[in-house]
Amino acid sequence: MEDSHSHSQHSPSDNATTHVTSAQDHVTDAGGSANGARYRLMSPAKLPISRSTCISIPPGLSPTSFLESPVLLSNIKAEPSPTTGSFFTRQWMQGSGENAALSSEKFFSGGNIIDEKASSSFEFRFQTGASSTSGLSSAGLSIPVGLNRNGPVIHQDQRYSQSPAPSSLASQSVAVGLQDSSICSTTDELNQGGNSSTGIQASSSEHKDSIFSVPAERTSDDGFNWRKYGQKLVKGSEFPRSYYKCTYPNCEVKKIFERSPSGQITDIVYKGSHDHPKPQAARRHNTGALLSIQEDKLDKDLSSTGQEDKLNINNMEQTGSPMFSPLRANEDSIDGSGSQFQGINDDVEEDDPFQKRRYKF
DNA sequence: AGGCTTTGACCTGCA
DNA sequence: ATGCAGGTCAAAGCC
Repeated sequence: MEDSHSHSQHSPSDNATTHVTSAQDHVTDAGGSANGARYRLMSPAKLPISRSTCISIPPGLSPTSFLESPVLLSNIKAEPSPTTGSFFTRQWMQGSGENAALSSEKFFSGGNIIDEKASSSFEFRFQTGASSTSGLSSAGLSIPVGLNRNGPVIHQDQRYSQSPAPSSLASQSVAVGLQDSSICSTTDELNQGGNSSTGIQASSSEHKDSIFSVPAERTSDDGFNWRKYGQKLVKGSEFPRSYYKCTYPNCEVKKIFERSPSGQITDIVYKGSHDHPKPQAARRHNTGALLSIQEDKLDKDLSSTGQEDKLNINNMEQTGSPMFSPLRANEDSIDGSGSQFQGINDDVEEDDPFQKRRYKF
């Protein structure tokens, strides 16, 4: 009802409807069809048409740069963050899906614990041939962009930019997570040895079918307040898809994610961008502290950049690290700073939306 | 009392 | 033109 029917341009061409391809596709997909019509789309001009599904590292860019990105390193080691991927534990990377699930579960239940372990085994892999080859793997970079399937994928659908605000990149599509072959980030792992990475790769292929429950992000942990307005079991996905709207007055940002029975998020899609400040903990306690920071970063980044795609690609290129880096940076800067993450863990437990919602799941 | 989740039904777009 | 799938709405219930 709301603003529905303000169809704007969702040119099919823009969106790939394939879920398979990558996070982006995913994003597109989600926003694309039926839904798309209903959302306020950003002006065509803003649409980033050229976003590539997977992240490819530009020739000029060296994987090393990624390594340097604060996000990866610090994240991995320090605090586990879904966004950064530090959450992924070796278990899930190396082990079978089950293990992964377990680890993720642990995350949810006790975020703190994980971190160390996770970090140790944490590994990112690049899917693109170039990247993987280039040594991302070796470098241990983790680029969240274009990841998909196995891990939680976070997308931001720019197309839905409900916020006219220039700064709001409505159409940013950010994919975080691991995709089949996409990126795996390694941190320590890299250093440690190729084994893990190897294992990961192998597993990655396997992962395709097995859904990792990587706690990509808690629903409301991004710092914004979300209200669930629907849930549906989508055909392609094994898990039900949950639809959330930002509760901020005029904010129409939507978040769609799929969560495995265990409570882990397997796929996340953001539609639109918040052109309002985060409610911050004030509203909801610590609730969103964790993710919020990260996402916040994204938003800011996006907005500041003013470029949609930038998130995905440019970010990476420029910063040398995908959106994560900025996030990371922000995190630190954000009031909590590094500690925040830790706090996050705690918060997560308490406010963790997952937990809250656990009742049904 | 307010806000959020749940859930079935409805609507829209696409093949 | 029809059916399917995805997304959204809205009432009811819960916290």
